[in-house]
Amino acid sequence: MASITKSYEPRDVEKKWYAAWLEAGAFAGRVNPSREPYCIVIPPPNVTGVLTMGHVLNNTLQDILIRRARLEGKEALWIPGTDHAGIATQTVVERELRKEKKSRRDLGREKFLERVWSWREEKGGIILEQLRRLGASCDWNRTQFTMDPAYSRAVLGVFVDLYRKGHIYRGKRMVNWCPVSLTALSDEEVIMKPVKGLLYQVRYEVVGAPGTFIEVKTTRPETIPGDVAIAVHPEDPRYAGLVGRKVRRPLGPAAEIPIVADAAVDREFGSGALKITPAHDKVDFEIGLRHKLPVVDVLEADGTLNALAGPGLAGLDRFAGRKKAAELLKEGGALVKEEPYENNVGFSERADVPIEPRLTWQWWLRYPRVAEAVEAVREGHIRFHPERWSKVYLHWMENIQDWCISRQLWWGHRIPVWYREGLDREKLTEADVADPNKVHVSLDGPADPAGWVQEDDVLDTWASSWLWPFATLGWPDETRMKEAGYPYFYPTSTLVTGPDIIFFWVARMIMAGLEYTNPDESLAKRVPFRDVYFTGIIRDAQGRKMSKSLGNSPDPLDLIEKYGADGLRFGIVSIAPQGQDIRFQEDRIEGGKNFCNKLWNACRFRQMSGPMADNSSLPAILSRLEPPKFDADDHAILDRLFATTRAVDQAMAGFEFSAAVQALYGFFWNDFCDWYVEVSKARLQSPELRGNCLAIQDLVLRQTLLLLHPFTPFITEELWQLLGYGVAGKFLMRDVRLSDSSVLARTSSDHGIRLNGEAAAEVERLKGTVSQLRALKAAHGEAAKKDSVFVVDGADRQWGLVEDNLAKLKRMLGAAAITRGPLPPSAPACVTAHGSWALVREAKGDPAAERARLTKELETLAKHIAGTEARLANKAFTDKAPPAVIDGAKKQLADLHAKKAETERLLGGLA
RNA sequence: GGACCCUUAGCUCAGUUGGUUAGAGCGCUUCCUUGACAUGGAAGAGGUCACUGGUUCGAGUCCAGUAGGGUCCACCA
Repeated sequence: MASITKSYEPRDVEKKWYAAWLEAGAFAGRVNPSREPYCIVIPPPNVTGVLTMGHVLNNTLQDILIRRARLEGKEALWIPGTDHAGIATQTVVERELRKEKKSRRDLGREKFLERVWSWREEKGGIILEQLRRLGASCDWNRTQFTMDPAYSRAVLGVFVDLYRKGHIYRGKRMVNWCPVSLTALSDEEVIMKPVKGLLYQVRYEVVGAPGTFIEVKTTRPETIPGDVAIAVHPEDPRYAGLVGRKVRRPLGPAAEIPIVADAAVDREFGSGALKITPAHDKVDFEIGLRHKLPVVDVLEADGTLNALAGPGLAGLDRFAGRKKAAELLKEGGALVKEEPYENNVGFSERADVPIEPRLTWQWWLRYPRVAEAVEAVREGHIRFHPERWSKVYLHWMENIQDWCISRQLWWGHRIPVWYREGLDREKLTEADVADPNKVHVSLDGPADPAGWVQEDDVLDTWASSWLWPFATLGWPDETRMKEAGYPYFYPTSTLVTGPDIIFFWVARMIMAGLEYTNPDESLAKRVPFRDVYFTGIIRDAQGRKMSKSLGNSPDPLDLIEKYGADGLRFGIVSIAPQGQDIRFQEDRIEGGKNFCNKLWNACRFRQMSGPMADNSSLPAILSRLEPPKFDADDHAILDRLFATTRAVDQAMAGFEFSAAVQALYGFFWNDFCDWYVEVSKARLQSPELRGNCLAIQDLVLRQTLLLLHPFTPFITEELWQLLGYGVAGKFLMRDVRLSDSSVLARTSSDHGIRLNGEAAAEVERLKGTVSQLRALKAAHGEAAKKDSVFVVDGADRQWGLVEDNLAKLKRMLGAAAITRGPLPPSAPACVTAHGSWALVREAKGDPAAERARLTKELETLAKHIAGTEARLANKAFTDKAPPAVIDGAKKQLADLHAKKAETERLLGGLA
């Protein structure tokens, strides 16, 4: 067997095992009715994406779940893939074109799409490659892309189906228009941001009443040429006499526009009068509808002002137009005043520019299965973790609005609608659309394509990814579904994602999942996943979101180079508490690496401590244990091992990843390395005791590697093989079953192992004594001395325990001798659970310092005694507190008194 | 305007149903290269648990309110 090197070098180990796992097809998930299925679909990253810390966290957690499920004996399947990400990808390729001084229109639709596809061929696999570096155990043979032919058919098929069911319609409505991307956006793609600007107070002269004005306040004077009315509240006495009269529009082509009364107007704001520009504001549009007002659109699609804005403004960009409009108003005497103002403006998520409300024809979806989707979460068929996100979901579902699913882009699923050539699409009526001779909707298009023109728009990206949990399992093609194992793997098990896409993705997948399963089945069988785990958002050390523009996002691949994939995984999980945002700190990743090194060296120590024996299975190791030779430390470490297994079981069941990692860290580092391994060193010298002690180490290491493997897959696989836990040609990751706490306990019991429940407490007391005496040494400048001499004055019982553990104590204390006897006068001493101990020193001690130390100790004791006595003297406490608590307090008081008396005796001896 | 979250050691955070003297990692101080590991070991300093009230024998934990920070929804021009 290869010997273990002095420090862990992740690079080659990671490469070696990932290749071996791939080679063996160890990530494949197959239909296996003898096992419980466990399936995760990856949140498909954008093809344009490169790995971010968010991906690292998200995918590490998925890999942990998948690997743990495998170790638990489930048939685990993790389906990978990428999302075509309509706007994002198209923007990236257009930016590339711009460098060549070309636009997509120069190329034309077909050539442009070729270009995007070739870009995707070249760069689209990068992020998946990066996930492999992280150790992601996806079934790569199932990798899918939302624009794969089969996936696309699923997407378009759903459009046709929902259209036929009446869920999809074509409508001319106010949409969120992005003047840079030149497309409509859904409400979810608009981000409200406070913007500092100006509030302009403008006066409109009442027709037929020279010198009488109505004043309004607006942030957008450039839209005044689009004004078609002034609205006031119907019960506003200030304007009661003016409703029905007209005012002159102070900007743009001359016009007289009416004053109307509408309850939507807020009397409290400004003067209580509102200018109505139906083409450029949602509320105005609705008021316009109610009062049958015309729509005057003064903006082009790209946000420049058009001819209707009038000379002086036409041709200007909307922001330049705003300034110019203010100037023109001022010149005309209509600008009363301007004041600094901050208001919320909707921004395009992708292009980061203010959106324009714009009246356009779009395709809309009335969501299906809304009530069921609410019920699925409310009734717990889908569980959110942390649970509080379900409120956010339910609130959105209860106020759900129709979804604008068409995008004026080229990259995406082109909507499967064909119009009869020559039809004016701006003027199509509902009846026209319903007429198959005029508008054709089908998956394969009209039988005779001549004379038909396909819809230009494509579908919103999310209108493809909402099918992800079942379209990746071959839906809707029966044959492919069978091959992919749809009946076995659907519903999938857990979805791991960020709460920022609850609306975009999670909610929509739930509705799609319910729509495309048999409505006769129970909700539990139709939901797309059973649990949803929401990660926190990774922020930098200052708490800012990580972003490219801030440059505050470390490159995960650099971190892998520096700390190893396992170190990165362990570190990121350890700082990711459930549902809270995460402050990224590189030193935690370093901590992950250090932990790996600790694990590595503990195994190295095991290898150096004695010959390896049969480690090939849990029973094999258990048979090597010799319970009659167990000492308290053996009992205690096994007790802690079982408890840690239990803690990890529980944490994993509750998606408490960082709790699991912390339990493992504490157990392995403190209980095992710092104590058990150290006290073992004395026993390993004894041929009599060595075998049992090594077997216990093997048991602990084996179980630790198993529990740790989901978090740190590479190093655990390597050590597993190095220590001979595995059979040749088999993998820890695939061919081994993790014994959970109950299996571990039962199997141990079958091998005659009965743990002494008192041992753990005894070891804790021993640790306490060791710690006290080390402190005593350190206080007297002997911390590093290895041949200190101690004298113990204690009861027979106490001395008995010291004798039982003499070799250990000498090693742990750095003592050459520990003898029983009266304490030498003036020697530094302290009171422990194992009697009073004195440190024997050549040099004269400082009695004054000793006195001070012991006096301080007495003060602390007195304080605790007083507190405990007060509690016990309180009748209300003794009457009402549970007996166990009262007994505990009494016992504590007795201990404190004994310690106080002994300390006083030591103090007296100093004089 | 509505909803949710956070405030515990210098920093980042645990603290599950209320119960001894509130923990971890990092950082800091002192000592130690001893045969697994200096990516390490030992010892130590450091906290009126944001504030105010309440419930209780007992509150970091439960309730109400206040202050500060954050997130998400919402058509106030």
